[in-house]
Amino acid sequence: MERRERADAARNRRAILEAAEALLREHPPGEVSVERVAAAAGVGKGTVFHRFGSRVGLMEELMTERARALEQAVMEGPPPLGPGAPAGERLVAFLDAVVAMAAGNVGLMAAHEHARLTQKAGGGSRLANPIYVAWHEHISALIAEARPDLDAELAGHVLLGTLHTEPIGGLLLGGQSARVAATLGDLARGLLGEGKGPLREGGG
Amino acid sequence: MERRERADAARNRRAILEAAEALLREHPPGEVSVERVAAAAGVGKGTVFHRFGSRVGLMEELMTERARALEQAVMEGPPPLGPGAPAGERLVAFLDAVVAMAAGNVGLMAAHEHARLTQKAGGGSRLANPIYVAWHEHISALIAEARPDLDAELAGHVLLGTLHTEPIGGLLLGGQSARVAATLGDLARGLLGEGKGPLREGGG
DNA sequence: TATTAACTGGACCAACGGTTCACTTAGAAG
DNA sequence: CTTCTAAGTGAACCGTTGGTCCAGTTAATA
Repeated sequence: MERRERADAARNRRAILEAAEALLREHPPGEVSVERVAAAAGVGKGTVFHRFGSRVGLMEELMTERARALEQAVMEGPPPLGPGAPAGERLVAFLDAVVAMAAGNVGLMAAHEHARLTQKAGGGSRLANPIYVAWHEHISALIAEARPDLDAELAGHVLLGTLHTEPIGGLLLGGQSARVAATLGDLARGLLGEGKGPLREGGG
Repeated sequence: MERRERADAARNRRAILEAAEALLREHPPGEVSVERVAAAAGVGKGTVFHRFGSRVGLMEELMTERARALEQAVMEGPPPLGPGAPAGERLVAFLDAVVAMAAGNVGLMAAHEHARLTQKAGGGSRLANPIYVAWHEHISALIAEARPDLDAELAGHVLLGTLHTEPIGGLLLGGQSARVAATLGDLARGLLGEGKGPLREGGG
């Protein structure tokens, strides 16, 4: 019989995840150490590392949880986010959605970045984060479909990487996510060469 | 009589700066501790902190040194980088120049980011880095001049912030800086609405 | 109830950024 | 050249961190 996760282990995992989420909502990433998360969850530090491997692993688990809904909507949901709409429209819709998600998880994203940079083994690239890779592939494919002559891979990194950037993160935290989405949309539309270039009045 | 910097202090400062530069060229930022820099420079750790205040201060001094030449060219040099050319052309020229500079200092930029995120006081925003601010103001002003209807401040953050992004940094390290400059140019031209949108064949 | 492997958590470790302070030294003054 | 002193120096030290270890605990099966 295949071994399932033990009940106490599952309970502790949820407690850790929720404690980390709560702490990240109220403190800057640098002040949320693994030990504090463990204490807030009522478990020992060793337990956290046993379940998640490392600080990065913990953050990635948290991000994966959040990302799952969007991924579903993109892959099987209704247009324009899901399949069926023209590539340009899907791209803009996806950027809107991903900005909204990022706005709700600025602290988490910053903490993930923080964790990546402070971990002992220096090999952890962002390209090792499956969520980033999946979303980048999605964006790149849409750009390539709309404009095969462009460097879609690179443009995808620019559009998506922006959200991991600190000045933008600050704006998202400050409730300016509409501005971010609008500008990203302008950039995307301009890149794809739709109409006469991005015009706020015409774009809606 | 005003006290100048003592000769031994000046010598040590140069030694520290050069040691840091050399280490950063050959090791990932996470492996270049202040202590290692001090050892490589042949001084004690305390000296480094005395001269530069913190890890961030050291990195910023290094960046300022590199940035000075470009700043000069932008403010007083010949067009299209310097004053005189249309805003759109100046923007593209500046992006080219800043990509070239970033390509030669990927390690340093990563180290600066690393330092910011790991420092004790959590308040260090990138907006406290005078170089970033100066360049962002330059970019924003050019965008605003060419297209007053756009969110120039935000677009400036997107274009400039991209260079601090890890996937792009990897590309720059791998000698792909021409690709980065080309795509950034496409994005900028598309945003400003020049011609019918970015076309690799037409753009040169 | 007995077995066992997964789970647990606190002591432990090395490394880091940063601070301290007794000592050294450059260099102006006499 | 000697004196004076403030700037400069660096090694020992500190608190905290991410991560490891391992002896003891416990859920789940037979």
